[in-house]
Amino acid sequence: MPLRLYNTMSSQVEDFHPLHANEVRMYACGPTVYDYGHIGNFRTFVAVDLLQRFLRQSGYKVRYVMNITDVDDKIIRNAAQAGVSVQQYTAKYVQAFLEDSALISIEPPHFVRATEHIPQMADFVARLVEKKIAYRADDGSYYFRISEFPGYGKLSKKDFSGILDGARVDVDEYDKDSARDFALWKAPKPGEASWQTPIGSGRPGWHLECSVMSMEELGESFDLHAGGEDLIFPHHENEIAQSESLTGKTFARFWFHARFLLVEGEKMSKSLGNYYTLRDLVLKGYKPSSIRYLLTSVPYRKQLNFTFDGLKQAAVSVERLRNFRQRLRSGGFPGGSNPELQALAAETLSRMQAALDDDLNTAQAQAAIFDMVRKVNSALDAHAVNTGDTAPLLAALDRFDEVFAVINDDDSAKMKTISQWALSDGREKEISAELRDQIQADQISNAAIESKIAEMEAARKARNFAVSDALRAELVGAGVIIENTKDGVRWRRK
RNA sequence: GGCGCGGUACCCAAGUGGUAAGGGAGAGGUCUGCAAAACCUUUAUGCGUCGGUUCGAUUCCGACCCGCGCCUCCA
Repeated sequence: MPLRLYNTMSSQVEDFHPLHANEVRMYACGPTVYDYGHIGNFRTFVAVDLLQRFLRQSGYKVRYVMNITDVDDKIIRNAAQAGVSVQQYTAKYVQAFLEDSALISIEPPHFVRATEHIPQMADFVARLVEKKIAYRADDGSYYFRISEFPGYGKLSKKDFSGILDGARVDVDEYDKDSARDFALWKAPKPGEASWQTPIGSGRPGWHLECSVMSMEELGESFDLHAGGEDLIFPHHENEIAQSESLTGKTFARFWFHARFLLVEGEKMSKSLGNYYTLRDLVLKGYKPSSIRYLLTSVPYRKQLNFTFDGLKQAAVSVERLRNFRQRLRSGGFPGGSNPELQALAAETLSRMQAALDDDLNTAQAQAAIFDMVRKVNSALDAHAVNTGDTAPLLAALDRFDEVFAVINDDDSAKMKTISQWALSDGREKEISAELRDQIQADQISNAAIESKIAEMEAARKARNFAVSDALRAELVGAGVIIENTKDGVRWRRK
């Protein structure tokens, strides 16, 4: 079964085959760097990351490009207000975006920046003008004449035929031939940042950036273009119009859009007070792995209701997977192998693959791994697991984590980084007790833990439970979780 | 108004024309000195409402109710 993906262009789930045999070329619209990214932004970026990981797991080489929009109206305005250059203003947020992406285990795509492709953008406009598809307005701005692109509206399923015929409202105000024509290039207003180019001075329009950079990196036709659902119109519609009217070729073959999330049942907005950045959540003490798990647990085309309760549930689910892996790794199993478990591992792999092949049904992939976890835990309790079984079972777990990326525990190190950032950024008041508690587990060394446990075990052997309980309480207080099993003590950091 | 998505147990959520995955939470139990972890049992005669098609619908069709998204700020 090949991968099947929903394509916004056809409004259908289609078989996905890349243009080039084993290579997928994909592009995602990245952040506009004027602020810290919020969890809604990251739902989209995590969804695309998951797609990219699954494509690679399926054997494709992936060329994944993401733009960083480091010039736009808001950036220019904010930079001017702050009295710094556009570059100075955006540097902080570019860095924050890279850190946040790493925080939530997004594998870095190849990043391209708008401000590093200005000459190519000007050239793109010049070629559109040559073809009479774009025109220069009196103020030096350039617009795209949508009446020149018959397919306009094909992605967003909008019909512009009525509007194109003589609807000239607002034309004077915008200096455009038609109200629907969109800006390719904006002439500078006094005091605004601008670039000198052969088509005049000014700055690129947002839509232009993505067309130019994606085609430069991936070719005139490439496999997949991704973004949040809000970008369907006008952003992606305009990209298609510009690109296809210039090249005469299909721009992107698949259009992948992630649905918006809700926060506590409502649209996230600053005015509702339910607007959260990744850093806000970590400061409250939530683990990055919990956030990633929650974001991936609902398939990308469904509305996801992001709640604190859900975040807590996600943390428990991740913990269960981590405990399971530790249990399998702890060894001490009898030789040989159990055919049922061998079959279970194989079945789990194929169930996960089938689920993700089906338009990235992450919920079903998770169900498959949890079925395996429960059955194997049962077998472990019954001493029915043999040495030869652990490798295939652990391989299935690894396969899951190649895509979901939540089992490997680097939470406390990441949380420590956020806590240090808060200190250096004057936000130490926002560091919650929960966060302090979480990062405390990193304070004590492995050797110290092992020695305490040895003491504890000696006391337990002597049936001196008062002493052993006190030692355990001490370790728990230091953020170390202790489990006494028949086969000895297992421990891990909180 | 135009276009589109969704309403499944206490919470999150998958799914199918033939009788409801998975996770969390709750209850009971097993194991254990205790705790933790793990396992077992249990929690929707019912999948927004009302009709229709069908031997049979949560799944198809229609109407209605509710929630949400886009319609040039927005992931």
